[in-house]
Amino acid sequence: MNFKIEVKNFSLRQTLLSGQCFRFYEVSQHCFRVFAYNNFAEIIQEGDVLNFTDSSCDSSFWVNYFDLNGSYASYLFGFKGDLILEKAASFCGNIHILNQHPFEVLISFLLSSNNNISRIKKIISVLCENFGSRLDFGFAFPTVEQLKGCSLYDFEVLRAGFRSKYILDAVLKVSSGEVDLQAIQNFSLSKAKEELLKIRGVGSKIADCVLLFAYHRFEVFPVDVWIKRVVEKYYGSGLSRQILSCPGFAQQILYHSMRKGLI
DNA sequence: TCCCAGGCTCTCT
DNA sequence: AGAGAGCATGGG
Repeated sequence: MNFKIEVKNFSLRQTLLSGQCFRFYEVSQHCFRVFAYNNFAEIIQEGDVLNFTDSSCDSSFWVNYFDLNGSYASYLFGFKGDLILEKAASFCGNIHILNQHPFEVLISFLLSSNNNISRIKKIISVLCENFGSRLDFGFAFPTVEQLKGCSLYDFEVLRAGFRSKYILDAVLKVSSGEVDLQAIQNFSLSKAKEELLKIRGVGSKIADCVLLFAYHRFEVFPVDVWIKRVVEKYYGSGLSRQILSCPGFAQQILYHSMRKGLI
């Protein structure tokens, strides 16, 4: 399926490279092959137009996935007055917060623990190739049913180290219903976080990432080593009111800017 | 080679 | 409750 979508305040490149998703391949500066759970598309951004080719689904999926109807202009407006945030926004303010599948985000960020992004991507691609369904242009992210019944031995192919046992526990608790990923959608923030923390290997930071990148909870502010550096360097006396106006989005542009050495 | 990575769990105060 | 070691593995 081929189609175009008009966008504003959106950069495909910055969004994909900002560390919230791991299953994309850079064909060129403005062309990416993107997998999102069980969907695929090759996407080229030309100015304010996204050109989709070979999409496995219609445009509404991608409008939601890339949050193309989000209120990013107003989020950015709320950042005015915080010079660090303004600098980050001038560099990568066209990042959007994705709406990813909760199970994919949960497993992906379990694998992110004390790990680097290129290696996270590698492990996830092996996970999909070994346990996911074959698609026309690659592999889907494995469903919880497809991973149910796997043993630690089965996961050795991932080379995920100590994280394999966390994946196993997540699969067990999600498949049994002990952790209800569907229900979390309607939970209060604290209850949702409490639910995710039931899984071994999920701490405060990973729970926040799942809440932000799968459930669109912009109130959370995931703190990893990079954000820790940002806070130590610029916000020792506390987060600014501008950050607190939209913590999740602020965190993402601060994270990306810090990693790129721009702030 | 050596340090580090989108952290967390466990243990010891 | 707060600090610190240990964790599997490989990227740079």
